[in-house]
Order: sequence, then C-alpha cells, then structure tokens
Amino acid sequence: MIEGRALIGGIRQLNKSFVSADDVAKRAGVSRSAVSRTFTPGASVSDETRQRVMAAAQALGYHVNQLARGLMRSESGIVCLVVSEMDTPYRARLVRALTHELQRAGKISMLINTDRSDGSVDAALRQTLHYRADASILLSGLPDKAITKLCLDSGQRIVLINRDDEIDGPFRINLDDGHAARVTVSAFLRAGCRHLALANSAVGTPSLMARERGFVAAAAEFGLDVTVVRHGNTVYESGRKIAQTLFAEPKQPDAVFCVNDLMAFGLMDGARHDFGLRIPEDVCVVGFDDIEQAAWASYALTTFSQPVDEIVKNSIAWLANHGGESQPEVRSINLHAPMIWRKSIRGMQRPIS
Amino acid sequence: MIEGRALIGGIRQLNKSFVSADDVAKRAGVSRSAVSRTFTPGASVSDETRQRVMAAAQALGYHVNQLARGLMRSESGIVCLVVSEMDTPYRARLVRALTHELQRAGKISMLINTDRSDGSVDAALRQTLHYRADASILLSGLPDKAITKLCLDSGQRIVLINRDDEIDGPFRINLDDGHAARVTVSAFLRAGCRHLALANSAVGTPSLMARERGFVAAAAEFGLDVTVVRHGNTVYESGRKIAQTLFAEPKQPDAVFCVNDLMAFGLMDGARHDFGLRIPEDVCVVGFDDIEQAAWASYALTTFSQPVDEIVKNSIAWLANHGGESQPEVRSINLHAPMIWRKSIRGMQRPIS
DNA sequence: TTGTAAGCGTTATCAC
DNA sequence: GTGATAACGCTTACAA
Repeated sequence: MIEGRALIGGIRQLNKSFVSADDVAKRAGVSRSAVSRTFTPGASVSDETRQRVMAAAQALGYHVNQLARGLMRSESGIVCLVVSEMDTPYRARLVRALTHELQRAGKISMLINTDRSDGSVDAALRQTLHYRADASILLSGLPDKAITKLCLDSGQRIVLINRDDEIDGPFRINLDDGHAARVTVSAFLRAGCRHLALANSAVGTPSLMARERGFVAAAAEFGLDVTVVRHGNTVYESGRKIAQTLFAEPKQPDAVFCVNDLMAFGLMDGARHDFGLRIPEDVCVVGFDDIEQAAWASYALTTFSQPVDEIVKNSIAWLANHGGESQPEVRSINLHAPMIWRKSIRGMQRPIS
Repeated sequence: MIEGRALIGGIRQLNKSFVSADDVAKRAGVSRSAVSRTFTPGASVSDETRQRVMAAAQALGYHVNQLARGLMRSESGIVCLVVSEMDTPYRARLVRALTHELQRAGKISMLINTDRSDGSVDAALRQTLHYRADASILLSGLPDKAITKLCLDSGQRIVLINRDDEIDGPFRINLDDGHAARVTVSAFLRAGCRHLALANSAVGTPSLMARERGFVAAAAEFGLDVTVVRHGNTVYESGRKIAQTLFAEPKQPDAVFCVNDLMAFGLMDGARHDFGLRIPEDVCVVGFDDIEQAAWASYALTTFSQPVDEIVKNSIAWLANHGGESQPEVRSINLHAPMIWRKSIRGMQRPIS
C-alpha cells in the first residue's frame, strides 16, 4: 500500500509499481502457484480457480513478468534481428516480414542496428546477449564474422540470410545467384545484345560476387567479354556513377546486369538523363531484388524476386524445430529467385527461368 | 560441472547453460556482490578486485543477465517501437534512426508490427508489457488509441509521432503541416498555376487531413477552388489511380499537392505515361516526406523534408529527461518540415519556407 | 572496500 | 488440483 502501490480505479498503478502474482493470489484467495499455473499454457488448474484468478488479474491489471519467467525457463522469447542499413527497401521488407511472423509465433524481436562499427554496435549486440535472446537472425550487410561468433558462443541459435560466414552451427539461407546470372545472359542474347556489362558495388559481399562471377562465366560460354565496373555501395548513386563510366566509353554496352535494383535505377536514370539513351531500345537492364520501385512505371525493371516469404518461413521453421535437443541436421538451404519480367529488356516478353 | 556446464577452451559453454556471477566470483575468489559492483557503473570497487573480476569474467565469457537485473532495477532498458507498414521508406528511415540513437543511449529496441488488427498485434503489444519496457514510441500508422492507453496504463512513458490520440500523458511530436500546405499554394501560384488539386489517401490520419485543410484554406484565401481526391492508402498505386481521375476530367489541374511522396510518384507516372503530360511544364507537383526516391532523376520532386533527426533527438531527450520523478512539463512539440526545392515546380528555383 | 543476506517475480518440485 | 518451498541470477542495504 505504501510507495505508490495505490490503485486508481482498480486498474492503473502509479510509480512503475507493477502488479505481481502475489497481489493477484491474495485478491483471488489462492496461492502464488495457482496464479502461475493459470498463466501457463499446459496447466493443471480447476476451472473455478482459473476463473477467480483471471477475474482478479483483470481487476488488478496483472501482466506476467517475462523477465522473471525468462529467469526460470530456458527461453526468453526474444529473437534478435541484426541488420545494417535497414531502411533499404529490400531489408526493410525483410525486417517487416520477419517481425510479423515472429510475433505470430509468440516471439518478440529486438532490433540491432549495425550501421557503424564504432563500438556502439558491439555494445548493442552485447545487450541482446544480456537479454538471453533465444536466437539471432543476421541479415545481409555489414555485420562481420566476429558478431556471428559472439552470438554463437553465447548459446544462441543463429540464422544467416545471404551471408557466408564459414562458421559451423548457424543455419544458412542463400539464393541461386549463379542461376539468375545465367538466365540474364541468355535473356540479353535473345534480345540481340552483344556488348554486355555488369554493374557491381565495391563492397563485394558473397552474394554480389556470386552474381558477378555467374554472369561473366555464362557470357564467356558464348565467347562474350563482359565490362565489369565496381563502385561504391549498393545504392542509387553508385548506379548513376557507373552509368557515367560505362556510357562514356566508345564501346557503349547495350545490356547491363546490375547486382541490385537500386543500382539499376541509378544506371537507368544516368543512361536516360545524362546520355539520352532509351531503355530498352538502346540498352537493356536487369536488376536484382524486385523491390517495390521496380514495378513503378518510370522503371518497369525486369529483375529477380527475393523470395522474402520463403526466407521468413524457413527461418522461423528452423528456429522452431531446433528448440529441443536434436542436433541440427539441415545446415543450409538454397532458395530460388524467380525472374520478374517487365519492360527493361526489349523483344518478346518470354520469361525463361 | 554437470548438465553441460563444461567449458570448452574456457570460453564457450554448451546447452544454454550461461555463466553466472557466482561462477565468476568463485573463479576470481571474491563475493557475488563484488562481481555485481564491478558491472555497475556507479560502483565502489577497488582497482585490484575489479581487475580480477574482469579477468575471470573474460575467461568465462560472462554477460550480465539483464532479465535478472531488470527484476531488481526499475528500468529494463527496453524501448518498444510500435509501427505499421514499416517498410515504407519514411517509416523505415525513422525506425533505423530511432534504433540507432536508442542503442547509442544504452537502450535496446523491441519492434512491434501492427499491420493487422487480428489480435496478433494485441498479443505482441502485451508481450512488451510483459517485458516491462521502459517506454513505447508509437509511429504514425494503424495503431489505435486503445494501444496508447494500454501502454500508458502499464506505467510506460510514451512518445507519439505524428499521431493525435488525445490522451493525457504521452509526449507528442508533430509537424507544421499547415504551414507546408500554405507554402505549397504560394509556390504554385508563383509558378502561374490556376487549377489546383490535392491528392490525399482515404485513411484520413490527422497529419494528412491537416495538410489537406491547410491547402484548401490557403487556396481559398486567393479565391481558388481545389479539386480534392481521396483514394486508397498512402502508396504509389493510389497516386496513379488519382491521376486517372484528375487528368481525365475536362478541367485538368495544372498543380497537384500530394500528401506524401509515394503518392506523388504514382501521380507523376500516371500523368506522364497515361496522359503524356510533362512535369513541370504541364503540371506542377509537390509531395511530402522527402524520401530517398524524391531525389532520383526520374522524379526530382519538390517536397517537404521530414525532420527525422530532430524527431529522434527530441524523442530520446524526452525519454531521458523524464526517467526521474519530475512531472513531465512539456507535452508536445511542433517541428518544422523545410521545403526541398527540386524540379517538379516550374519557374525560378526560389525556396520560400 | 568488502562480504552477508534479503529480496525481485517467476516457475518447478514435491508432498498433500 | 493445490499450496509450500527451493531455485533462477541479479542488486542493494547493512554490517564488518
């Protein structure tokens, strides 16, 4: 009754003094354990007791304290999302979908931003260890291998999306980047293109490099050289910059595969506004990710769709399956990124992939 | 030593059996309290003890258990971000910035997705109450007033961004929507436009409606009518759809104020591709939010910049200031959204705002 | 400065 | 089915 535990209207309490199971027990005239059991899914409580407990809980505004519960149970219910540059369209979509499904599964997601490696990242990540997160999901981006190891060492289950940390333990989800690259080459050739180019970023993450290698290799099979340009980050401005380089050369490419959509948009705008080129008449363009903007009329970009729903489904399924003792058997999975055919390649609209 | 507490290489432990302060104390040859004090900022530990504790902690891979700490302390260190459609460019940027600054301030953010009102939202939100979050930040979007009340009732401090729940207690951050609308009207008039239109969504959130009212009122001052069209969500497709309506009429508008950038892009694409209109020669367009795409060459949209950094700074400052006892005095703040002048209004490039 | 002991709000074990 | 009691891992008086 002292120190602000006074109840206003029977519901709201002041001074951050929360209602505890003890309070509920007293009011309901039962024991703490009865209250606990009432809020534990696989319970063993008589209907009458449950009724009384629920009534008391309702009246007092009682919420189970997960902090305390997590102390006893092995699971905290927390899943940690580690991501850099999360306002990038593809990443934002992934984070949204993951969060949504996670909370449908009764989990709660903690967000760790790894934009800068200035120690604040490290601190934040350490935070989640402090909270005894059940698992971490590492999205593509900056986070380095040390982070993976740190999470792993603290006993978390880990999902790696589009990453390549060759550490044992995590579940890996990757895309068939090489296949996409080959499909692109063949689409370009069927459109009559002969001067192929590839726009990549300078960051050189594994999936980006896989796309580059696949593209160059597939072109080589047809005896074609590829002009490869790598610049900056995987952002719009890099694509635009690459356009400046590519189209200023005497031998202008007539087909460019950009390793992601953002760069493709920059490249398209560069080609159009800086060089007066038409797409797809003068130059064909293909991107990767199928972010929302790819469908906008100004771009109508032919690209490869990130199977976000599949990624999320697989992540959560793996997390759910391996809650128990069983040794994780499946270590990685390869998902298909289907081609989305729009208007940035000339000729027949015939998807192949 | 039993049940998997065996240490591998002195660092990694199996079976989720975490290292506790007790373990560290034993190894360092000190008491539990000494360990606790070592990890408490305002401590009172001798340098020597601290050294030994740190060494032992390092060797064992010890991390303070926040779940347990939160049980004693009043603060859990958790801040809850409630947001719907968080992959929308503006929201994603806000979430990123908030998360980043929050973790710089030593907090950790929990993400609650309120996309569907199917009870899963309610469950997720209830989750954060369970985790005793210190505060909640509600971004614009779906979450209804009941949610605000729920958070408030559980003793959380609350920040409302661009929302209008007329409940007492939260800190409100809003924009000068009306001013932006007036500036837009005067810019249109100076560009020689006479047939003004406004593209709004049908959701009718307070800030959106404020922009509409402000625009209509300002136009009225000059004796001008405004064609108002409301349709769908605040997305690209809605803008495009509105273009169909607007430009099919005999009296085509020569200036359109769109309540957000996404709709503006849709409207521009509709005007160009469906009606062959040129921007800004045939029709001037202004948006709101200044998302990344507004700077892309295909749009070069004149718009109003969401002061994201200011919003974040103010949110966190308020949260930090009101950790103590003091009655919150400042209840709300109004931020300025400066006009970003690009190329979607014809004539002199003279910002006014 | 340091150790001892008493909580914090749960859940799990075990008699009844 | 129910109620004591012992953890869980931490912080914090209080005493030394």
